[in-house]
Amino acid sequence: MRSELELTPIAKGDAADGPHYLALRDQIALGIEMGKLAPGSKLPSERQFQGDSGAARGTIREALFQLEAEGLIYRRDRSGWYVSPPAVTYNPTRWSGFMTYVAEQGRTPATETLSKELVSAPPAVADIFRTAPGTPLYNIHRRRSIDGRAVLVERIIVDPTLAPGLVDRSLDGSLTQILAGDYGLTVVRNRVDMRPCALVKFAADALGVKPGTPGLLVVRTSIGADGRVVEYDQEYWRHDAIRVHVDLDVRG
Amino acid sequence: MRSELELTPIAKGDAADGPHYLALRDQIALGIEMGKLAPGSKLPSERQFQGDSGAARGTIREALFQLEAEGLIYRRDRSGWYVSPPAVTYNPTRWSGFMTYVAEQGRTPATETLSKELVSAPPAVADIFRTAPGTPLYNIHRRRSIDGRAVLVERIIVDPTLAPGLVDRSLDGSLTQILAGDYGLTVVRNRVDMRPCALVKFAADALGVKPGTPGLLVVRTSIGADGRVVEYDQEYWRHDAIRVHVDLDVRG
DNA sequence: TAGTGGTCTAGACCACAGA
DNA sequence: CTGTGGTCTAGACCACTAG
Repeated sequence: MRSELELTPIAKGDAADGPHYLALRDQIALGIEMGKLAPGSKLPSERQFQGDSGAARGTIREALFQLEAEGLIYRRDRSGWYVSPPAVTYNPTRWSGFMTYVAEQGRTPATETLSKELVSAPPAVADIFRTAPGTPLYNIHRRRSIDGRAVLVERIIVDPTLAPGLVDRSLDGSLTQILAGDYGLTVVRNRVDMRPCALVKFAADALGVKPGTPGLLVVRTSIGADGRVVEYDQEYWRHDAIRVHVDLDVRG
Repeated sequence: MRSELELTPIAKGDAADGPHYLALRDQIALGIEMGKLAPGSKLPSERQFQGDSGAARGTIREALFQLEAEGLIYRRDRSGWYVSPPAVTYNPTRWSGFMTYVAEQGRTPATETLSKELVSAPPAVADIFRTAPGTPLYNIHRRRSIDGRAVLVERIIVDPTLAPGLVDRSLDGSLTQILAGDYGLTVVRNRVDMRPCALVKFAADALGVKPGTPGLLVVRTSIGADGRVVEYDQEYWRHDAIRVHVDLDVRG
């Protein structure tokens, strides 16, 4: 399969351009920006690049890692490198769920429940729910995709006394709507923590990426009118899939 | 210099532990968590690790990159690898500046002005300020540190008609306070955008890191009472230095 | 089964930090 | 100056994907 991407073989004395891997990066990035490579399309193989550029495979990979860190490309394990689709914008100030805001941005969201069970609260979690360690809590694992590409895996914890029988329902849609509509749980306060991270094993496996791939951890704590925690949610995002936007009035 | 970190030489048939570089990662991470390596302290050199573990230098480096991506360690160019200090928490809902919130967290902030000048607004920037391209605007570059370690470089744009003579002052402190105190510019709305990124050349150079090092881009747009943009600020953070916390009342 | 990326080795030379 | 990380080569074998 010939790629439409043209690579200039590496010159000899090219110190002016900086390291080879950055020159390579620039060529590939240019190809993406010029639209020669559409989002979602596959890049030539590493060995293909090797032949075209004359660089060693390690150097090629360094260029690809660079582009991956920038969010321009991603990989599917042992399948190949692909051009990243645009990121979606997540706005924690708006109380609309994933299914809604992804659709609003013209993309197709999907949710898949990986597991749901009743577990005993470990001390750290019990603390968040202001209950005793060992208290039974719902623990839900879900994977969410945009346009068929898995972008996040999440672990949700809900207090069963607030939403009895929750795990007997289908959770492949909007949990927000279920909690609000079926249980009358309205959220008055939303706490969100975000930090760049490396995807830990369980998240990496669920997303089909290499452990250590850069990611973004978003932790949401939703608090109801009575001050109780309605939902505690840890979301591990692919770093190239999300953009966070906060818009707020300044008080004090 | 002997390190206090003990490494187990890599066994032969150790497929059970996964790849060598992850086993190595685990050993080093353990050393950090156990407190054998304090924040800010230097790790053994790559060649030192090589001798201790028996792995090739490339494998060693892979383990180190992994830890870097996780935010546990960072490097100083051609100097060595160091244990990362804890991250500070940034709360965009509170209108307090860097100098304030860093100090509140028991750390020592510092600001350094790299450049300040009057420039012509490029189209994209003019659009944000709702003015014509070519309009003169203040362009300020600053570098900010925590406990002596550079953690972010920022580019701030301010409309000189709102803050005449701004660049004639010392900007090594809180710009927030200057704009509010000396110019009476109060902010009623704050827009914040965040996304993981790779540090581009100018930011990488200013922070003394390799281009492509993972980072977090925070873009803040502060809007005054009259609806005009008071300050437009792009902050490039080291990814291991920041944590974002948003706490808000849900409306609508 | 053929091709892909994932891991690993064992070298080499360079630019730069720091004493 | 010495030691550090930064870059690069030219191989090798493996685990897995996908046709």
